[in-house]
Amino acid sequence: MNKKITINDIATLANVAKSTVSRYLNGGSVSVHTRAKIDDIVAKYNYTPNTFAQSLKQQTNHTIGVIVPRLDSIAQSDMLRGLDELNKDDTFLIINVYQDSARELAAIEKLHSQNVSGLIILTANLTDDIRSILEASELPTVIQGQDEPGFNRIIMNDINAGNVVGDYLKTLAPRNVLLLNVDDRLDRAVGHDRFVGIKSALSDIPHKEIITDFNMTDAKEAAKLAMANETFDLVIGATDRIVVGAMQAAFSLKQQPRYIGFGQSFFSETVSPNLTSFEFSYFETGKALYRLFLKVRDNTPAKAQRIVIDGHLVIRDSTIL
Amino acid sequence: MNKKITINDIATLANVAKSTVSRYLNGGSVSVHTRAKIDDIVAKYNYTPNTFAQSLKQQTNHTIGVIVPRLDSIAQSDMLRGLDELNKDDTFLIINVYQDSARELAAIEKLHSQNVSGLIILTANLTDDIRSILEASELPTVIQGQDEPGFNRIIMNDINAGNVVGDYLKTLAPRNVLLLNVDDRLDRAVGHDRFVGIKSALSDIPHKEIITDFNMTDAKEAAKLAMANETFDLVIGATDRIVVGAMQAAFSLKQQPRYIGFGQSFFSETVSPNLTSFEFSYFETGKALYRLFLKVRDNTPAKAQRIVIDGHLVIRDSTIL
DNA sequence: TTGTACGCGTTATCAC
DNA sequence: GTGATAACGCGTACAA
Repeated sequence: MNKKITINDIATLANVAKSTVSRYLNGGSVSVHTRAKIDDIVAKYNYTPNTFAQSLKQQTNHTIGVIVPRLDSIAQSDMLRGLDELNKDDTFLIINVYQDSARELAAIEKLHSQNVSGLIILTANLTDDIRSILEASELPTVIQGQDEPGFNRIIMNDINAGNVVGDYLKTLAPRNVLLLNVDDRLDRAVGHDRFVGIKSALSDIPHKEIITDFNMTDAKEAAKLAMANETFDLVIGATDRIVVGAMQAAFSLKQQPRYIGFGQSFFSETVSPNLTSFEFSYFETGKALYRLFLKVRDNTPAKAQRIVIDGHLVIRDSTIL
Repeated sequence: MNKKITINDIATLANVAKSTVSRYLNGGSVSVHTRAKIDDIVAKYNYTPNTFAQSLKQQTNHTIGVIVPRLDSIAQSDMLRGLDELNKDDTFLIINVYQDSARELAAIEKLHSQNVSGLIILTANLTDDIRSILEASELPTVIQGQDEPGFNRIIMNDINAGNVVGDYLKTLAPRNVLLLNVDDRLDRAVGHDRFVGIKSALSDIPHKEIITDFNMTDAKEAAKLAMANETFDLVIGATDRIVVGAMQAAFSLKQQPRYIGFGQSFFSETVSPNLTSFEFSYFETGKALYRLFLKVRDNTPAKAQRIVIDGHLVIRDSTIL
């Protein structure tokens, strides 16, 4: 490694002009003779270009800012894995904003000032501030998770998910169903879309809906409260995390309802019984995100792109025991 | 945002030389009058410096490369959170190497060529290649998890962890114990250190040790095999993940042993029963890593630093029901 | 206090 | 095919 060698040093060592070296490096025409000389030197001194200088000259670097609401989630890390999978030339600058919109705003500004060449925002939950700063910037931007008109976006087909789960739950012939949902103003895709089909399937089945949040502990408390007064034989949670909270509650109350969850296929197989869950491939979603980003960056399509990802129901022990 | 404004533009607008603007920006002495003028312009055009040019000039950026073996783990994301917590001026370039040492090597080289100003390697499992490239480079480097002489490192006190668990398990008076361990050549801290105290506590208690790996599915199969032939009333796994695999195995065999796990406090509360586990604060470890990194970068201590992190046993349902 | 001139490493333009 | 030379945006001696 030693000290970094520059294009100038190479030029001196090879007795040529630095512009010749530059051409050599960028695939321009160079005589066989000088090519050989430079070949040697580059190999010997292990030359790597100075990326700052390149970026300064080219007015762009190949860095994409990735904003993620949390890192301790399989959904998120699977999407990141999907991004990685297809990536060749870009560097991802991953920033965890801890589900805090103030931090998210700050992160976007910081990424701006670092001249990233684009933005990918996972599980976006845009505030007005963020929306306007994104609209003001000309950075190629792709968001995931929320159906924001005017933005290039990839969303999950939560409507369909709810329909599929709705159809399935009817075959279970439950007598009393507990729905653990989240506030749809916080997350419309989850809180609203995901439950349309379910509620319609429950039209003549007794059920109760409780609004909680994405936190497992809160979900556990909410479920415990509901279950203490009433017995349910089927629990449907807006996310697997919420369902796991409910399982804890049921466990402590010595109840054994059936369960259906959504999304993070991770929990599904770590809990006992394994969880029936409607799953999305976040890995594929990550790949799709990167593809869409490239399209947006390289072709700058006139109108905002919108891609919908489908999922499927995986039936496990929690509904068949 | 519009187009980026430069120090030159400001100079022209304010009718001063760009060096004056530069001084203004870097806290040099500027007359009240010009200061006011520049103030206005900066505010109006929302100037932010071009980081490439700065880095090119200063020959260093404030970017720290962080190499993480996997992202879908609470331990890792907690450490990242710890790093974030103390950070003010630095940017972390997080690279997931998917527990693949070839990828890890490539990542280190890439970070090098991007002129990062330092390296933090989480849960390091250094191969010879990696060790030598790190030693050859002069980058300030801090590693975590493995007690590599010659490297600045933060390690977990696994010896103590094993002793504490050893003492505790004696109070449980088990009749037959299953140890699910990993190959100590793969991870000495876990496979060896963590089990010293346990094995000594088991000297006159019947027990069986099985070597599996960090993967939950493999652990499940290994446990199932062992449990099919023999009944255990206590299972100790090298990690929580492994223990969860064993819980699945036991569940399918309708057995209910007690369980003790290590480390990732995440699982502990998502499984039923909640898991007794020896826990380390990875969040604090992350903070300590950053502190150590700063020390190494700014003071370049002559000898490699070594910091040991302690943990504690958290007793939950899995050993008291 | 302010301005001039140059260098950081790279790429691009244009003569030769 | 090659080599000066000028830029990219910033910081900083040095001179005024």
